[in-house]
Amino acid sequence: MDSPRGTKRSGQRTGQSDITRCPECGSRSVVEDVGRGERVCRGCGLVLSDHRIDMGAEWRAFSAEENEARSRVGAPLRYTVHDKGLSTVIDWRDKDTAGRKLSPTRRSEIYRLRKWQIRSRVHSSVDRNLAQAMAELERLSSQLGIPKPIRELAAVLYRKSIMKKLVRGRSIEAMVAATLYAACRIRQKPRPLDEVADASRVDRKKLGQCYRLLLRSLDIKIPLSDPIDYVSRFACQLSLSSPVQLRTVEILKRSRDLGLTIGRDPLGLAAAAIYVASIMLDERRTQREIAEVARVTEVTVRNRYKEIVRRLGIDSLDMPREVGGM
DNA sequence: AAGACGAAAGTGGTTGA
DNA sequence: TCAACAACTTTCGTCTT
Repeated sequence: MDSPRGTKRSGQRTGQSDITRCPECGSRSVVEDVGRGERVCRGCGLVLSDHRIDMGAEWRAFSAEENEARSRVGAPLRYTVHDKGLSTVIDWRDKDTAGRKLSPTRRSEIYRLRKWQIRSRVHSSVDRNLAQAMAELERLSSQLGIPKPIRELAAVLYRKSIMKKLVRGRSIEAMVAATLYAACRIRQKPRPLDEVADASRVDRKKLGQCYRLLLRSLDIKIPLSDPIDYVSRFACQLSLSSPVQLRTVEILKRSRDLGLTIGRDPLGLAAAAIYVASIMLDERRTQREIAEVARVTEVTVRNRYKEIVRRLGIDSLDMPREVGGM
């Protein structure tokens, strides 16, 4: 406060740190004086701000290893670990940090501590639930090949639903599957409900119920699932080339513009569009094959693709004849 | 024989009274 | 809670390649 430096200190102790031009003399020579914790204009000597906090470490390191060794922080917070990876663990060895044996009194003390620590950590009902749920989440998402960020999101959702007491009376597995399904949809990487249901030991119906509950109670806004989001996965499973994918997306966009997509199962739409594109680009797959990966029936593929062909006016080439009637 | 087609009946979910 | 409804599924016989 009583600092003598920067005689021209004036009212502008601006909080914004992104000023590079000096408001006094207009020169661009504002510099950061880390040693003093000040920002000073080299041109006129005005102190723009002082008593700045140095956010860096207080130690110095001269090599990468040293940097590693001195760092006191660990891995980032992980929501998929039930205690976020933060809880302290009391070692099971009866030695102190120097490796000496503990005195008998100390030993029994540690024993007691350990016991209570374990009880409080894993055995409170919420934590026990979480521990189990996170294990299930890990199992399920690795089986489905769900990437980390989405798992973390699912874990966050699960925590929220525990807070809201949604899990009570429902199976942990069902709730976990529902959060995972929701997380995938939020991140625009939807998986078919059936696929998630198959991978977990929850039937489709239960899963759907939990999912809807989740939406209502946590009031999450989930973008309507877009058939386009499925295209790359399906195309990949059918080993179709990228031109086919592009054409499929194009078809879906045009269908959407024509209002063909409202109220229709996105899976069926994606399947039908892929079918059409695969024929157009001469990489034909059977309705059966496509229906299988999209988890709809051939009939649905057929109905959708008929509509698409009719409405988009794709009656060209080797498309089977189509009748004008309705 | 496999794939495509379409009719008819059945199913699960949504909506509105 | 129930009926009506739209979309989808199942099933099956026929046609096409």
